[in-house]
Amino acid sequence: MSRATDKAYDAIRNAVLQGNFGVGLRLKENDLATTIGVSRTPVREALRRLNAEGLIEFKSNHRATVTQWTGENVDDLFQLRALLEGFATALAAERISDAKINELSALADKMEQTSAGKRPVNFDRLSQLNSEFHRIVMEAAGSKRLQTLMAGLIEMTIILRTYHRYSPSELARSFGHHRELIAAFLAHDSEWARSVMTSHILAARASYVRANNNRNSADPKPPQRKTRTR
Amino acid sequence: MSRATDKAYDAIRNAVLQGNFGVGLRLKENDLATTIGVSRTPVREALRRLNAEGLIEFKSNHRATVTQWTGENVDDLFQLRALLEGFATALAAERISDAKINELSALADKMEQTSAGKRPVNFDRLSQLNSEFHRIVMEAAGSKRLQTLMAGLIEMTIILRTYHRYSPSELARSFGHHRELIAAFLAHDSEWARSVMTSHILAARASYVRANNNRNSADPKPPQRKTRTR
DNA sequence: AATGCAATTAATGTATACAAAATCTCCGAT
DNA sequence: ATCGGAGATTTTGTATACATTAATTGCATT
Repeated sequence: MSRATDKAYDAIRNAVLQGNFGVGLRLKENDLATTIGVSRTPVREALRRLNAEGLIEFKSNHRATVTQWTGENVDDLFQLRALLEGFATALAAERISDAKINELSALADKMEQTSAGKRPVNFDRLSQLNSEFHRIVMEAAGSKRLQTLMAGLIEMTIILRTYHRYSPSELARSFGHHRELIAAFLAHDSEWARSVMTSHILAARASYVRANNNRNSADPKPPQRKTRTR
Repeated sequence: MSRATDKAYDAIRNAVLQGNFGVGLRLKENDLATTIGVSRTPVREALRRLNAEGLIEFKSNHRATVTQWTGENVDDLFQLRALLEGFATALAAERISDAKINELSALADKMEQTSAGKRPVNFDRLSQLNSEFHRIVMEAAGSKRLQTLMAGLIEMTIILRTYHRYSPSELARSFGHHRELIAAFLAHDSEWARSVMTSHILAARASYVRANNNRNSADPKPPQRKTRTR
């Protein structure tokens, strides 16, 4: 796409993913424009794009804010991601090339090396490599539409920093999933691949719930799966 | 949202859904702007929004065109829709209110009355009622994110005019699905509901495939209208 | 002090002017 | 006649000015 719009998009997106804006904080077009060094027009386009991806929301007063991931929504969204990414992975298993499988394998190597015996573990790097892993899988599915649908859902887990909360055993399990997925790809077994990916995401969801409960242990609010009363 | 942008969005979206632009045709911002009666700015925003929903695509040369639904893609997308809408329907079964179930029931009545013994069947009206039915179900799922993800996929089937190709027996089956879905909602049985919805979409896919094969064998070129908005 | 309301300020929405890029045209070389 | 390419033209990208709407301030009233 165009230069200024991309610049604005990248800048805002990175800032959001790194948590540089407090949730609920108002993102003013003028401030963003001057900070990034472009005019308001490309900033506006970038905000709309990010809104479409779900990273940014517009309140009724037309103000843009970083999306707030509330407990109940997060649960729905993890399920949704498991479903969609499972489907995409099944497609990928049929279509992926050997070269791409090798790339995945190399990424799995790097991730294991990154965490092997290191203390503290470099979670930022791990999270980055993990994103790359998932990106390649999505790409292999060969559906542009599916990719755009997934984009926002994957980014959600980055914002929530789920990877940063993995215990050593959870990390090991995650690495195991990567290896098993590569095996399923090598066999071009779509149901196997789908199943592994679904496990991978649902395990991440469980980790998120656990880590979140611990953090909120002082808070008397239990995780609720609620139905609505309207 | 804002007045001019909404006006542009509605105008372009309706024109696309009614097939007033030939597929692959270039949508020029200036023409659209003068036709609709606003400036280019809101037209641009509308185009980006429609692009995010999948109705419009930008080619590498930055030109906007109506999305072309090619055979293989359509197949993926029907599967995707079956998956997503099935999931949404399962959520809806847990959360839907009695009032909404009554609305669905009323819609099912209207659809059956619309087609009962009439010749020719008013497919436009049917398709519209059917869209409303699905919209209510999606709303009942209570996930705004899920709704926006689905929007484009549902609109795809409108563009493809799948409903217009239903045979009498296929129509009857479709009505049966609606009734069964309402029963599943009354029982708040999410798996039943999901299953019915999945059947409903996959049946639509099969109809599309069948109708498409027939059409291609008889008439190699689909009828294309070229009109303009307003 | 708290409240309501008008005036002010600030933010977003829209139009328009200009810049950059893509497309088209037309002419000359082969 | 075909091809290539230098301008001309059209179209999109960006900046900016102006319009509209939301938020804030500060004063008057109670």
